[in-house]
Amino acid sequence: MDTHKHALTVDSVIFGFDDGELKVLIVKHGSGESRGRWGLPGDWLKSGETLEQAASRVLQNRTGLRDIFLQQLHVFSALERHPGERIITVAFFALVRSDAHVLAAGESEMDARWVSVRDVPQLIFDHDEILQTALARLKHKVRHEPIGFNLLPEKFTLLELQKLYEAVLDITLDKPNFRRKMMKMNLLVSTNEKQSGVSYRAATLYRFDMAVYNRLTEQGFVFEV
Amino acid sequence: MDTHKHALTVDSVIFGFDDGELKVLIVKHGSGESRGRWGLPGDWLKSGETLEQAASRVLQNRTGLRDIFLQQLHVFSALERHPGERIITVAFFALVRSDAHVLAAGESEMDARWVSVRDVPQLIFDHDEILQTALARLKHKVRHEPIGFNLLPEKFTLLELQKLYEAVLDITLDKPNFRRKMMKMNLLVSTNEKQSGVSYRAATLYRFDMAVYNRLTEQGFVFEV
DNA sequence: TCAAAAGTGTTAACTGTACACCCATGC
DNA sequence: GCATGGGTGTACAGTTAACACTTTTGA
Repeated sequence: MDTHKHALTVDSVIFGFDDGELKVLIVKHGSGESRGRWGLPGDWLKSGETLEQAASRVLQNRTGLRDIFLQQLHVFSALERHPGERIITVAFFALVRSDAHVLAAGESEMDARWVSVRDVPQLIFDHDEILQTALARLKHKVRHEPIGFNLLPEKFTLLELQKLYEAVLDITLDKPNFRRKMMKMNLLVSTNEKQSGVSYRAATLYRFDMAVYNRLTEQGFVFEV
Repeated sequence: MDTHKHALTVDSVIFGFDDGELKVLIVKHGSGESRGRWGLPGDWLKSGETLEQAASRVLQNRTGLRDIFLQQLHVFSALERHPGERIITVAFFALVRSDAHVLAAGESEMDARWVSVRDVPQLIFDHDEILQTALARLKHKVRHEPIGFNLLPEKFTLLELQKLYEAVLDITLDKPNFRRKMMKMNLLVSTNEKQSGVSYRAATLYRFDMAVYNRLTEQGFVFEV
């Protein structure tokens, strides 16, 4: 046996935002010692694909989604992290829009489930640790990069954006100050559309302008909460 | 052959700070196609060790240093990143104190060399990309975490600290403002010692207080340049 | 008219930035 | 004295944070 070769998997922490709560996708494992217990979605790395391709494939199989925010998180290589065989896993974290919280065809509530991050059951192996690492990373990144927009639908109101930040960071924010701060960055463009179906004054719908963001960052702009 | 098994290496970007310049350790490869060309220090992952242990082992073999700041950077898994056999590498980045820029016994200038990041020769495989990724990560992290102190000797002057930031971030800073900002954080403690051997007024030597930093961060303190 | 959220205005405290300045030391 | 860096003072501009307030809408 080649001593330089190692069993490699990818596991993804897939975050969503719904009902004002940050959620994560967990799946039920169907084989081996961990049968019937909840864990993060993952699979073996195949020999003809990159890690990013493998994570992307798992994401598409589970949710039907493509072209999603997906980034490496950390590699977990503790010797005893997996019972029996030694397996190293490369963890990813993904952000999906709440209007796309579909599960792939064939997935039932029994197999896969969106759960609030405040209410995650115990997970297999070191998946709890992976989840905590992802949460910490998300909290940190959301303050310095406009990745939060990946959790919202295409068009959103300022309050929805604020609620997202409040849920992710577990804090409360001042509405007037939040909206001024966001507007001053010039990253939100009005769609000239209004909210509908609400029993109060309809808010303006905005969308995030990635092109403006890229232009600004080239000029040295830094995004801060 | 087991299709889930993959050849794995670790490669480290080891930064040092000397002569007011940010430097990186490169080594000459001694075998295979890449013989005689410069690259990042690395090795195979062995079956009985974690990735962190492997990176730490390489670091110790090359520099003789232990207990050094060492962190995962990114996994590089492009199919064609290594000629011939497919090899996946987990890149690390390390920060070492300038007063410890020794090379391990047996290393000569021919085998290993500290070079300014502004003056790095072309490296093998995708090592240029790994270095660029590490530089970007260092620039980002140094603003939000007090990792810069890992590049300085135990005792340092405020100007040395400022020069470090200037070199890493490639900017110039205002001396009075920089010192006030640093002092206000209460992370530096005076050693009651002065610089010696300088032909101008001797500066106070400070050291970074990790215990204070940990206490502050627990209270929600965030380090910003 | 009430509740809910959309939005605007105001102020005081705090921070960042620029730059003028004096101090100590060795040559 | 002069060059070099150590170290302090200050003042304006800009930002943050807290919160009072008016507006719009559907039920």
